[in-house]
Amino acid sequence: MYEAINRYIGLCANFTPGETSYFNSLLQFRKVKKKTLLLQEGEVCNFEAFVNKGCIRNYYIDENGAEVTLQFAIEDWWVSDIASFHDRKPSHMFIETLEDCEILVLTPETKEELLHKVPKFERMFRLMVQRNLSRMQERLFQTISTNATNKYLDFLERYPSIPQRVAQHYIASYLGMSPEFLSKVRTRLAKK
Amino acid sequence: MYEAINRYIGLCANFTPGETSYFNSLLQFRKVKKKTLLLQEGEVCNFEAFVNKGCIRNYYIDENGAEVTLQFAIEDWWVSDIASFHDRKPSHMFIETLEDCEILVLTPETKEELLHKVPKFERMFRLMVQRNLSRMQERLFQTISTNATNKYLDFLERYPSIPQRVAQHYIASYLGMSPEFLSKVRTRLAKK
DNA sequence: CCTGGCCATTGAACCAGGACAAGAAAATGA
DNA sequence: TCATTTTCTTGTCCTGGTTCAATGGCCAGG
Repeated sequence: MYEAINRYIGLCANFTPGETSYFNSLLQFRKVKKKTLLLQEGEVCNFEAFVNKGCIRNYYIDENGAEVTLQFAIEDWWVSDIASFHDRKPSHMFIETLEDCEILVLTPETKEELLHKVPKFERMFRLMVQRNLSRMQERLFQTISTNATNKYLDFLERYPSIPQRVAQHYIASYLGMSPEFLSKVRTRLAKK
Repeated sequence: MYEAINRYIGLCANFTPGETSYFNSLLQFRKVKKKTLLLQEGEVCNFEAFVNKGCIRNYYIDENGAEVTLQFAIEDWWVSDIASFHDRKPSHMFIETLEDCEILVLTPETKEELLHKVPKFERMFRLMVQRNLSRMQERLFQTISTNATNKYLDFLERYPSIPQRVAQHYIASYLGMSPEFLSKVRTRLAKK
């Protein structure tokens, strides 16, 4: 149950067995069915979840009702709305399971306790957020500078397992194009 | 020289006067002239800079030579390529002063020393990166979901001082549109 | 006080991708 | 199993934004 997450934290810093098992003791294990909303716009996000199994996405909905997917979180990813989680303020995001999932959850309280007792975890979370940020920077750059076909090709390369797991229109909403157009891109690519 | 940055760190955590002045002693003060490249693609970023005075931008250049501005850093902002800085790997970014600047600089060594001696700073850097990340998430959402006019209006609201300080085509490259089109957007808005 | 080099503006032609609609295919579930 | 819903495809038309080119304003440096 904790192998994956312990492997993950091991890559960020060296923790003693005691620290690791203390960390594990703070995590809540949850099974969640497909198509469950873990967070809705307006709610305060009260979790940071590590995905043990399954696939989760977070997305925004714009004023026309169109969804923009921010992230697909699969095995070994964290998912949360950190801004809402950290500042205890209402979120603008939705977080939804796309498959039956198993997750390990920290709450604001358990995270605070963890950081207080084992400050070394500050570093882990900093590294985690840093990686996220620089990924986000690349993504913004790509969103602005690249056309639909290349965005899709790049997505395939970067996340080869996702297209087999999630519906195509979610990918379109991640790439910032209409589902119809993604379909056209795909047929064009297939013809070559 | 240190008022601004000490105010900044004070908002993140409580530091003793000793910790604060130790922190200050690690910072390098630098004056940099307008239009200086602090970082070029291919170089390893060896600084995290706090802007005491002036305006700095970081940007990417895409395969067609078009610039995409990621951020304008003015007073009280940090600027760096964290991915390159942290992993000591070549950057894809450019960082350039747009005005004569005064900055306070941490190097990988001084930052490491700081974190080692005063681990409380881990938290400060985590919060800094977190804020950056959630800002980036909003921005990606807006980039995908909003039209040019609203992007510009939103920019004016969020960064009212920037348009008076930097050339318009930099703003266009931040907003992900051509300078010509930003100009057209502006005249349209002015007519109302 | 010129002058050369940005910079912003404007217009015309063009195009990548969106919106809409209608079917086909696939997944879901009773 | 069949029926219903969801997803994907395909075609047509449309538009927001790009590209290219020309013009004029504005400094900054000699």
